[in-house]
Amino acid sequence: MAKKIPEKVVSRLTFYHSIVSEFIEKNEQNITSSQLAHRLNIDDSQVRKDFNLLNKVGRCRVGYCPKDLKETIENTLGFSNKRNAFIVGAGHLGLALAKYDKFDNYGLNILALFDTDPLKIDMQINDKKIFHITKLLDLASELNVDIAILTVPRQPAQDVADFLIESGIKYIWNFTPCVLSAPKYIKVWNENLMASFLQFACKEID
Amino acid sequence: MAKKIPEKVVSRLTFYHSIVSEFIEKNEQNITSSQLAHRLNIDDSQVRKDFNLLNKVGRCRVGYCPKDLKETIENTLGFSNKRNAFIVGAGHLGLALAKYDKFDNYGLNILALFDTDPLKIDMQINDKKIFHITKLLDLASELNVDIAILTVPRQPAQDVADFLIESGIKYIWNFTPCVLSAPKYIKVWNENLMASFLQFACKEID
DNA sequence: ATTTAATTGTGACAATTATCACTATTAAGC
DNA sequence: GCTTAATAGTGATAATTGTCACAATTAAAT
Repeated sequence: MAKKIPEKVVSRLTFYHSIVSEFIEKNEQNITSSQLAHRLNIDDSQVRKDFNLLNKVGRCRVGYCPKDLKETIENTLGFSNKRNAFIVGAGHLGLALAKYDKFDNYGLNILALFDTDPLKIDMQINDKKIFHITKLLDLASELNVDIAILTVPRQPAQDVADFLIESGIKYIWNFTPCVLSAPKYIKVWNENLMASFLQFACKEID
Repeated sequence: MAKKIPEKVVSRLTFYHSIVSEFIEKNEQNITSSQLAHRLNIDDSQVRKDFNLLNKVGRCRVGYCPKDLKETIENTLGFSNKRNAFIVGAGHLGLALAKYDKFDNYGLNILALFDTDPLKIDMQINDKKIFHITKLLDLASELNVDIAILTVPRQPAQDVADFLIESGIKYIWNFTPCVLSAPKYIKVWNENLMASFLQFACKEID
């Protein structure tokens, strides 16, 4: 990637992407920084600064070209770098994520799910099969997968994580409410719904 | 709240809370800033700065008292300010969130779920009943609920959001992949899984 | 053609957040 | 008791992020 895109900008880019896609569907020819800013409740100059980072130029009194913007955002965020991943834990959350169509669009390819519940094994979700977790090691090396999305319950979380690491998984996107212990060379990303809510609550709810 | 806690600190506090709870379960009498820092892959001085914000003092060569810390974090994050909420959309994601036990602990009380699918109506999830969405308006005013967790599919998302707003909902925690349009006085919090992943991907995955 | 008003682009600044380096404290070992 | 080493506390500084104000541009109106 040419320029490093700051974390917050990455987050906003995905929002811009959604909104811009809407505009394209509605066949709009232009979109202005203040339209975007208004939808996201942010400052319009920030939108323009963000686009500057992408070397996008708009036209005064007109705005930006949605198609062009969309493409640039996709390239910047690397939607084209396909990455393969497994979902580990086929409970409601795992299934929800397996059905989440945005992952594909954004370059994250869910290849299969894993669970231990015999009733779930061999089920299909969105063309993705659920395997018994004992199959994970072989499939990971066969399919060259090193990203796991961990959606098991709290209790087995650490044990399953340890197993994933033994199986060659290098990146864990952790949806469990545990802070996993892992060696330094394993990258863990904690999805933290409570933190997210509390930030919302602190900021907005009196 | 006495002092304003910065957003990032709120996020870390929830992680500290998890880890500290573990320590308490293991009956540890002390926890050091570097133990916490190590688990979260951050700088230990940051942990200490965070605790300073809470007016917590540790003991040199010993660390902090887990029980004391836990209590302080809970008070700071306002776990005791109970807030009532509805989940709107009883798909996998809605059900996953309904079962997510941490919400209760952190002061977010899910009172009921809503859907339109006749097969789901009247089912119970974790003592929470699923109602037809037409019941929402009455129940919201009856139970004094103004927070909705929106977990419907992409397509109906905006329409459902409009309906929620008409029904008196003031805060929407939006799990759909849409950027909702809403009047300024409605607070929308977009949960953005893709942004979260992309931040992870940009930072950690080469 | 001229004027007007909307919009971008951007420098200056402000606020927030993280890191570093160092001091002070004190439990533990001798 | 004295020394050592681990740990907290903290000021200085750096990096990141957001806001504001305003000049430059230009489409649209006249």
